[in-house]
Amino acid sequence: MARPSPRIEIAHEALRQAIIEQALKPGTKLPEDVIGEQFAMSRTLVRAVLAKLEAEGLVDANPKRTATVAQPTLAEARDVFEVRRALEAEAVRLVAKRWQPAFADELDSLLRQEDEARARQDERVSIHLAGEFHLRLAQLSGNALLERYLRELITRCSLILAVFGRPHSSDCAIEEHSALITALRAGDADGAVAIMHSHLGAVERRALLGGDDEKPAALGDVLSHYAAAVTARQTTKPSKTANQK
Amino acid sequence: MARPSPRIEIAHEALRQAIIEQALKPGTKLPEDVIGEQFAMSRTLVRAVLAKLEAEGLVDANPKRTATVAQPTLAEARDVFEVRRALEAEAVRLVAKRWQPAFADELDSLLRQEDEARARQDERVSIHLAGEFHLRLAQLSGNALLERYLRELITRCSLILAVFGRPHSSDCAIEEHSALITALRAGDADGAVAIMHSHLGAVERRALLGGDDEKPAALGDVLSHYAAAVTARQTTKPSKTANQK
DNA sequence: TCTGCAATTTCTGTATACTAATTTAGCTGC
DNA sequence: GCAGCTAAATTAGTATACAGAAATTGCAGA
Repeated sequence: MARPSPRIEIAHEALRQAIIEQALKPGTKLPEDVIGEQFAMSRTLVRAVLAKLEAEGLVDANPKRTATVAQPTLAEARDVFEVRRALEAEAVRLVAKRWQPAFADELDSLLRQEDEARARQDERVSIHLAGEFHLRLAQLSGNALLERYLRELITRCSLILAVFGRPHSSDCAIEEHSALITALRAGDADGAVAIMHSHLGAVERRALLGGDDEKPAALGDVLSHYAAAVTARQTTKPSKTANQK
Repeated sequence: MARPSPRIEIAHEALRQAIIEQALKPGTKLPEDVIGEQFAMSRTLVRAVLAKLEAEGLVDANPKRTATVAQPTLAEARDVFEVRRALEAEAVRLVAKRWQPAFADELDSLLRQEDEARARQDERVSIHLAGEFHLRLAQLSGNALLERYLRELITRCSLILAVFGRPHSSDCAIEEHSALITALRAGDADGAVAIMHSHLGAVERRALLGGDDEKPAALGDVLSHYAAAVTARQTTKPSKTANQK
């Protein structure tokens, strides 16, 4: 595993959290020196952090311009969900294969927390725990690489939800997680895989709001539409949304 | 996509090639300044290159010690193959779904090249083309993320072969690739997936079977070869081949 | 000859300086 | 007022300097 320097890791984690919690909105500029100032580190280290975030698909970074919080396109979102479905099905398959009763307790515990958070309308915690459930499942697969990939995919899904999802959609239904545990506990591997498949299908549908047809849900597209009515000169780079300076 | 600087990309590609072609053996130390000298760049850039290679699992990098060409453990090798199997099955599924006759020509062409290289004992090209076939398949899936992941996995498999495989075994059997094309052409999606599954099972068995032998190589010599394209454009200064043990 | 410690040489970690490109702000003339 | 140009301010690209940790070497004592 990579542990180049704790400081890099700290900043990386902090920024990742800020992005997936939507404290930093997609499109927000991330100048190196501003970040460096915040975390009391030089641009050299900030650069490493941004490189990691870019590799994870959480920031867009073009050659000579300021990095920004990523704005996934609809096509990218589809790709992410497609790969996630395949890998998470595999994860369930592996978990079923090496199933132990203790696993059920683990997952049940997460489920209960999730339920409570949902009950008290704590959206931030709720969203976080929904991801946590899937991540824990990946860990239980016993395949470290699979876990790494799924962590990345689950994180990106959070970002996708921020761009395409409607404001108050919770991405995971508790009953679906519950059904999965039941199937696993019963030793029904194929059933569990099927449940995960349909569950992720449902998550994707909830997240993307539309079918597989092209849908102009991107913030930039919407804004450019409105901007076009006012001034018909900005055709290429319309997204000039909130950023802090 | 990331294109921070062509120079970084060039060095990255060169090192990756050197590693998967086993010109740099697993465990070989990769000091930043030696590499920087070879590619005529400062350690700052070398660092970025090494970070990328580490993220791909091609080099091991611990906090305060010199990076080395990765030496995958057996457990890691298993994980890589497991994930690769899952993703490559998905890729085949997708390719089958959007199948077009032109795809067959593409793949056939690669297969033919592969066959020729095999016939004339050109091992370097042969190994490269075997990977290329799988990579092309991933591209035809139309899912860019899946392609990225598979590129990484296929590359790592080459490295795994270097560590665990017998010295010069070719990892893919041509007939298996051929059978896959036949199934796809016939529109037999499930059959194609099954073939891919068993094919990768065979690849894994071949890869994880067998012993290893030792062969020393001077880092400077190897790199000067791979960096030739780069240094040619630089000032014609006598590149001193650093002593490596 | 072997072992352990100290001196020394290699390296990496990180900040900073300097350059070049990109964006922004001001102009100027239509 | 608006298009287009130029100057000024931001901001990324890259090299380099320097501090400090690891590896290596050399030497003394057993």
